[in-house]
Amino acid sequence: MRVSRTQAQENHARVIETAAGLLRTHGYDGIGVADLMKAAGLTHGGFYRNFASKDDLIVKATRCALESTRTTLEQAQATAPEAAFTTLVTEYLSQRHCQATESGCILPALAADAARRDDPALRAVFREAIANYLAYLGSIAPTMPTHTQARKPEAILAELVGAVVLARAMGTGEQANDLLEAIVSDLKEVNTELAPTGTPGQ
Amino acid sequence: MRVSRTQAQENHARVIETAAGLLRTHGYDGIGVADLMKAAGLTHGGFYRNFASKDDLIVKATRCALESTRTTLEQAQATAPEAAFTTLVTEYLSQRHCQATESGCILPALAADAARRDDPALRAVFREAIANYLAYLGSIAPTMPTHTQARKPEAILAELVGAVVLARAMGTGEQANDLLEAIVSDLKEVNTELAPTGTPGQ
DNA sequence: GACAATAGATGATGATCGTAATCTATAATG
DNA sequence: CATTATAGATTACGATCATCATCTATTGTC
Repeated sequence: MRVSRTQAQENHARVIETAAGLLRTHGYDGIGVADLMKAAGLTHGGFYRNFASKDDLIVKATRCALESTRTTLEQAQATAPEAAFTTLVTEYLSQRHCQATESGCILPALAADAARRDDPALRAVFREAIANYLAYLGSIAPTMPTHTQARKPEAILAELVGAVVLARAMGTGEQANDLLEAIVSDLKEVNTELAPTGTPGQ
Repeated sequence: MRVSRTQAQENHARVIETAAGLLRTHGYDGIGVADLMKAAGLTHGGFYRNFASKDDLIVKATRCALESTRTTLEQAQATAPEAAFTTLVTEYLSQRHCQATESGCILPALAADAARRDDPALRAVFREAIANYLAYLGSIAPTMPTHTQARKPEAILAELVGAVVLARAMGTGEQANDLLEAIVSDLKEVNTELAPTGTPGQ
C-alpha cells in the first residue's frame, strides 16, 4: 500500500534508527535486512526502494548512532559543565553502558566490525566519530584531574573504548566489574604518588 | 580416504591453527566451516567427526591463538628482559600489528565478536586471555617508566587494546598513524610535567 | 593376508542471506 | 473525479550457511 509523503519519510528515518540499535547489538553481519525491516514495522520488500544496499543502510545507521551519542555528550556538558569528565567516565564505564549495547557508543560495539569491511564511507564515519570524541575530550580537559589532563586525548579515548570491549567480552561477572572499577579510578583519581586522593584537579 | 593416526592428529591441529588465523581476520561469523576446512587442505565433510560444532572449533581456535600470543610474549621477555615493556608497546601499537590481523592479539580482533556470543566457554577463554595479559604486565612492571608503573595494569591493557581497535577502524591513513603514535608516547615517555623526556623510569 | 575400524570425501538438508522484479493500493496532482 | 506516481507488500532468485547421513578407501590389528 501507499503511504503519505511524511509517513514515508518517518518510515525511512525509523528504519535507520532501528538499524542503528540492532546493528550495534548484533554486529553488521549479525542481522539481516528482513529482520531489520520487520523490527521497524515493515516488510523487507520495500527495502531497496529506500536504500541502495545493506552497506548503504550500515553507513547511514552508523552515522545516526554517532549523532545520537554526540547529542548525549553535548547535553551532559550543558547540564553539569564542571563535572563533564567525571560524568563521561562514570557513565561510559558503567555496567549500564556495557549492557546497553543497543544504545551505547559505536566505537566498542562496531569498530572491530567496521575494520573488516572494505568500505571507505564507513571508515570515514568512524574517523569522524573518533575526531568528535577527541574534540570533546579536549573541550572538557579543564574538568579533568591534573594527571589525566596531562595525557593525550587519544590515550584517554583508547582506554575508555578498550575497557568496554574487554568488559563485554568477559561477561557480567565479578572480573568485568573489577576491570571497569580499576579503569575508573585510573582516570578519575589523582595519582596517590603525586597528590592526595579524591579531589579533581584545577 | 583414510589416513594414518598421526596424520589425522596433524590434520586436526592444522584445522585449529588455520581457523585461529582466519577467524581473527574475518570474525567468528565472517567465514564458514567449508572455507575453514578448505584452507586447512581438507573438505568440509570430515568436520563433524573432529568437532562437535562450529562453536566448538571457535573455542579451540581462540585458545590456540591465545597460546601462541603467550609464547610470543614469553620469548620477548626472555630475549630482552630489561626492554620488555618498550618492546610490547612498540610492537603492539605498530602498523604491522594493526595490519597483521591473522596473527595478531585476539583481544582487539575478536573480543567484540565474543561479547555477542552466548557461550560461557568462549567467555572463559577471554577471561583467561585478559588475566594472562594483566599478569604479564605486572611481571614487566619494573621495565616501565615511572608514570606508567604507577598506573593499574587494567588501564594499560585497555589502552593498548582500544588503540588497535580504533586504528584498525580508521584504516591505513595518517589519522590512524597519529593516534598510534600519540598512544605510544603516552605509555613510553615520561610525563614532561614530572620529569625530562626520554629516559625510562627506575 | 583377511577383517574391522575410521579419516575424510561426497552430497544433501533446510535455513537464511542480500538482492530484486513485480504487483497493488493509495496519496499526490491535474 | 480521473490520472499518475510511488510506498510498501508479495514473492522469488541464487548463494551461502551449519549440520549431518552416507560412502569409500586406507590404516591398524589379528
